[in-house]
Formats: sequence, structure tokens, C-alpha cells
Amino acid sequence: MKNKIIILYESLLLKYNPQGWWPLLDLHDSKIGSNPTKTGSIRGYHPKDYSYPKTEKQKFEICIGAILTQNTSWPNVEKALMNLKKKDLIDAKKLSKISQTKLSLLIKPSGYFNQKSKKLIIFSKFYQSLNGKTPSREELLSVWGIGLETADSILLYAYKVPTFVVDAYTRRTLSSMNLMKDYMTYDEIKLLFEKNIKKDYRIYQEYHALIVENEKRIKPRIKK
DNA sequence: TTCCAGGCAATAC
DNA sequence: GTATTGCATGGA
Repeated sequence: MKNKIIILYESLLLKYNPQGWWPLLDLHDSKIGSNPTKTGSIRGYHPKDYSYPKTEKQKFEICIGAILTQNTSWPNVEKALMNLKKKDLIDAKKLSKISQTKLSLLIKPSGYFNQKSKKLIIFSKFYQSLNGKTPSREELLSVWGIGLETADSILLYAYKVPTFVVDAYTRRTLSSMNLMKDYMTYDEIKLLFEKNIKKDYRIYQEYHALIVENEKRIKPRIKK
């Protein structure tokens, strides 16, 4: 008999179909990039295509998107990313040297702009120091502004490392289904998924996206 | 108007 | 070690 973690995945996938995370501003194939079944922004998704990011620029875009979306809705992040793209600033070398004041203004729509501009500049320097190599989770966590969820999001969606992303939605889902205890830590919940699912980055990417989609559709929000 | 969103670091206890 | 607080915009 299949365990509940796998059954939940299969039922969410059946209900919502592949989500096409992580959204990117520009996809090479213009036919895809929209998903009318999705809540919120429908831009930049690529259902059933797990080959993204295809370019170095897209990889970096995912990294800074992961930072910009900290406690922030995606449409707001998209506005900030568009501002950066217009000036061709989705580029580690350029962002590592930009003035923080200037960057704050550009990313203003994403909120917390003074903190996030600092985070982006620090991260850009770190990113350059990698010289294209995949960072370890510990390395990412040592960077100011990168916490557990952001580190795992970057690894999973930018670097295709099969590490499970836990967020508020994940907790809400598991908790409502009595699959976890409220006192469980981030890493305990992460392991709950990782020990029950084979380490395939495509499944981890899809599962996390499905959890987010499912919770977004639950109308009466349970208070924190 | 109030509430909240794909968290994090700093501070308080 | 765990709990609380500041950060900020835009949409519902």
C-alpha cells in the first residue's frame, strides 16, 4: 500500500495538472508560458517541461526571484523582475556593483526593498564566486538573507538538486491532513517528504508547486 | 480599512 | 534554544 505522502502527491497532480514552476519572464518557446488553470499570475510557467533553467541568465533569475518572493506575493515579485529586466540587470556581475539606493527603487514593488536590495547585492557577489558550480546547502545558508526555504528553492529550481522545499503552505497542508505535528521543525518536515519519495528533482519541483496551488485555492484563510 | 502574501535576521526572553 | 518584532508593497 502506498504511503500518504505519495497518495497526496498523486491526488494533487490529478486535480491540478503539472504546474510548470519556476516561472520565468521569458521562455524560449512562446507557445507555452501560460496556465489558465492556475491562480494568480499565469505568466512564465512551463508545465511538463522540467528542463528549465536553460540558460545562465534564467538560473540567476530564479535565484533572485527566490529572494524577492520572501513573504511576498508573486505578482509583486514579477513587477520587480520586470523593472530589472528592462535595464538588463538580471545579471550577477551588474547587480554586484549597483548602488543599493538605485536597486531599492527598482525592486520597490516587491516590498521590504531596503532589506532585499542588500540581499540581492550580497547574493550576486556570492553567485559570482561560485564560477558556475552548484553551491552546497550550507554555503547558501551562510549567505546573509538566505534562509532555509530560500536555500532549498534555489537548489531545487535553479540547480535541479532534489531537496524538498518547505513553506507555510506545506505546513498548512500537512497539518490539516494530520500528517505532521505542529512542533515539527523545518528539516523534520523536509525529511518526511524526502524519505517517502524517490529523489527526483522533477517530482520535488512539482509537489511543492502543487501544494502552493492547492492552498491558494482554499478560500477562508486560517489565521496564522 | 484591514488583512495577508511562495521569510529572514535581529532582538528579547 | 524558542518567541517576538521590523521590514513594505499591492491586491482582495
